[in-house]
Amino acid sequence: MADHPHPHDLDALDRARKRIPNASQCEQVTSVLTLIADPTRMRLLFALDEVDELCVGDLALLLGVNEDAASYGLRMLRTAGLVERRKAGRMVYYRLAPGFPEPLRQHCLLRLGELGSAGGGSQSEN
Amino acid sequence: MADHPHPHDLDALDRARKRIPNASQCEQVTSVLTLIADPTRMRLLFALDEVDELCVGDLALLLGVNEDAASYGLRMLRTAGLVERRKAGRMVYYRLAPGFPEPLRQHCLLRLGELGSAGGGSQSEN
DNA sequence: GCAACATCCGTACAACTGTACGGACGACGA
DNA sequence: TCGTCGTCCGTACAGTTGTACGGATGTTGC
Repeated sequence: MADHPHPHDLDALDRARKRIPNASQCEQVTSVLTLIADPTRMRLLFALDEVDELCVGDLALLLGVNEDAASYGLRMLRTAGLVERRKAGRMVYYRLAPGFPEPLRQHCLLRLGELGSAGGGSQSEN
Repeated sequence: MADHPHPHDLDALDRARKRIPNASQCEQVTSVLTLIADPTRMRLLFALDEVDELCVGDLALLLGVNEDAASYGLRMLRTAGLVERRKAGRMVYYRLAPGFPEPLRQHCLLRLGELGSAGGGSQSEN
């Protein structure tokens, strides 16, 4: 494949060049999206969005995954600052971090709403 | 690791169980997020958000990637219905699809805005 | 102290994803 | 019609990511 010999629409190119973010800036944004773009982690977040605090074992039971998967998902989310944890004895309770990105939550809820109206699986098959 | 012997907070668990989406529903949402959660594809979308139409070669030049990467990214986005293409002779012009999820766009712009004010790399290093 | 428990961590493995390369197609110009 | 161009596609490879397992930590109750 050739290596872009010369621009075809120099005007548009220059307009875009001044506005688009560079790769490193984008990586900071995509790193958050990557974390949410996983069914297990997304469902963890939805669960914590409904009831504000749950322990790891209960989250695993709720999602139908083993505790390894739940713990791993929560650790990822915690590292990124999307959830917080509170230790109480041998239990660890997780909750959404206060600064959770709202537009992202909006998007997910909206999409799920669209799915509900246009077929695609019942609500209770966990 | 043990296999969640019994729930610890049955109340909270039942409340969440009625609300959280199942895995297949989440996969439909995460499939879109997965696509956007890649620096190249995200920058393609940002570029098309600025100037409403660009060809593959110019997009590659703009992003500083080869045309394979640009073409591959655009194909993924097109398959998911996030961008559209218009063929004009041997050129192919891409643009954002009309139904592009707005909250997602909002989130990305917002995050980049936050980065801009809190250090993290200049705007013009493409 | 000892055993059971809830959670976390390190490592190894399997699955997925992006990239590079070669070749294909249709379009343009000589 | 021939060569070049812009883009697309199939395959193979390398890097990344989630999962499973064993073991570690700290807690509770006997």
